[in-house]
Amino acid sequence: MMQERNYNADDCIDNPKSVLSILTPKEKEFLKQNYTCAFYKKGEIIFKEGDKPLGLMILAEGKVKIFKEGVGGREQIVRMAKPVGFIGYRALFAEENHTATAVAIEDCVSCIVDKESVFRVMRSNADLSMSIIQSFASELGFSHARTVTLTQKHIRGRLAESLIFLKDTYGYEDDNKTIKIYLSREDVANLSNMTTSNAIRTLSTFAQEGVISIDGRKIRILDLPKLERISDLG
Amino acid sequence: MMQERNYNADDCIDNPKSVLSILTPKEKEFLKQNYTCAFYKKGEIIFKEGDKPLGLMILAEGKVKIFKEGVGGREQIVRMAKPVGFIGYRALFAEENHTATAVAIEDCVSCIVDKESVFRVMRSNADLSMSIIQSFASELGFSHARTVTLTQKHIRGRLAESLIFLKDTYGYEDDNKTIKIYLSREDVANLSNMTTSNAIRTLSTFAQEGVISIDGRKIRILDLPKLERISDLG
DNA sequence: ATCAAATTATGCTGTATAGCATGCAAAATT
DNA sequence: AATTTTGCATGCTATACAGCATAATTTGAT
Repeated sequence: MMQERNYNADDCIDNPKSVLSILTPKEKEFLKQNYTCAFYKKGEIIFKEGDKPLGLMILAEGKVKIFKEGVGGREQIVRMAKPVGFIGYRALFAEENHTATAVAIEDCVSCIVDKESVFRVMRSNADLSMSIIQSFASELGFSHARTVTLTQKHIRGRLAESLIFLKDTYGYEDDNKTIKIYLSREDVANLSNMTTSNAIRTLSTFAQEGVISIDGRKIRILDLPKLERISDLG
Repeated sequence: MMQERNYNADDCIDNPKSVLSILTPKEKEFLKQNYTCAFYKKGEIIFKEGDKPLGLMILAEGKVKIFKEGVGGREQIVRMAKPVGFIGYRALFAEENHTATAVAIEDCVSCIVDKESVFRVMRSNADLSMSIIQSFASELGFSHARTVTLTQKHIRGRLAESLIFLKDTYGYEDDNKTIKIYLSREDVANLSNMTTSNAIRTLSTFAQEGVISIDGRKIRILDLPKLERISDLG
């Protein structure tokens, strides 16, 4: 566990970007009485395949990858979380143990609201349930789309799509070009269903073609339309 | 549209297997006042990618495949529906147009409850919302698992898994061996992320090995443990 | 009953990509 | 500062699978 870094934990409930922002002040107050905070260093495991979900985790700070282990321990990243989003909620609401593992990509702060409190507020506020249903429905659509592209697109298309996905999820740095997340080549590969070698190779090719530029883990998108064309082409 | 075949449409709301069975008699009555029925012949399109969802469709009779079109029009089946289950509900609850196409595998009966009525009952009955959330959460877990196996397993493993999936979804005929759904080799291929040729070839191999027997579209599982081993092996 | 179209079956060829090996650079640990 | 570890880069080889062609069989339409 890392040191507290002046994080105001109540923010993850009040934050207007959160699904919880639709709650009444009273309901928010109730949740604030029933959460704890946890800190995770870069690389730390937040939860593991097989673990029992303890409550609703809200990622307050940092970035998290959620992946499944496949054939021969090969990782497939199924989701990338950002603040202020839920993590581990799928297993919680399915009343299952976790079927994926969450690892901090950066130092993270996470708030955990215990299960009973969440369920109580959901029963009192239909809007929250409706929002959660909508989130799940969108996420499921995304997952279906991902299944198709990961199975059908060629390496270039898959990588291009992943880069666009990362850009859409985390946005750009101030230069409006650098994707605001720094992944190892291995993680890029595990996101895109390819070997690390091929991720490295294909990133280099993209750089040679002037579509992106690479500086270590810093990836800058130089020609987004072309990247989109590569993704669409498949 | 096909002829009515003496189907008692109210059954799809009263059916104890349905998520709707948890509703109060009053709520059920309300839904029964607000649905219409539709009949589809084998091969007919129920809804198409891009269509706007009109309401909550309950598949009352028949079997339905839901698929997405990928690179070069190649189909990927993302779901197989059976009675009494919802169809097209993902798009409805995501407030999106359909992102997949549904086609009747057999002659089908479907009840459509209009959107407003569904949403009203959901707001009045938190248990229904909770059930729907749980369904979505399970389905999302299934989709993630599927993504991994479709990308990572080899052809034999993917086909074995698909056959087990079909058996788990539709069950056996009275002989306790024949999978209770009759798909074309093309559909089997589109479910398992492979070409039709390879589906045919691999089914033949399984038959030669005595794991299954094939008689046209009738597939009988002769050695389930072995089939599971092939699936787990990858 | 006849013909056309779709489905099933099988074989051959090409290629995308995995899998490995090797070298180098950067970072972390001592 | 020295050494170990980790990550990046690139080339070579093997192979799983797609893609196509052809033929046989079944299904559906007229």
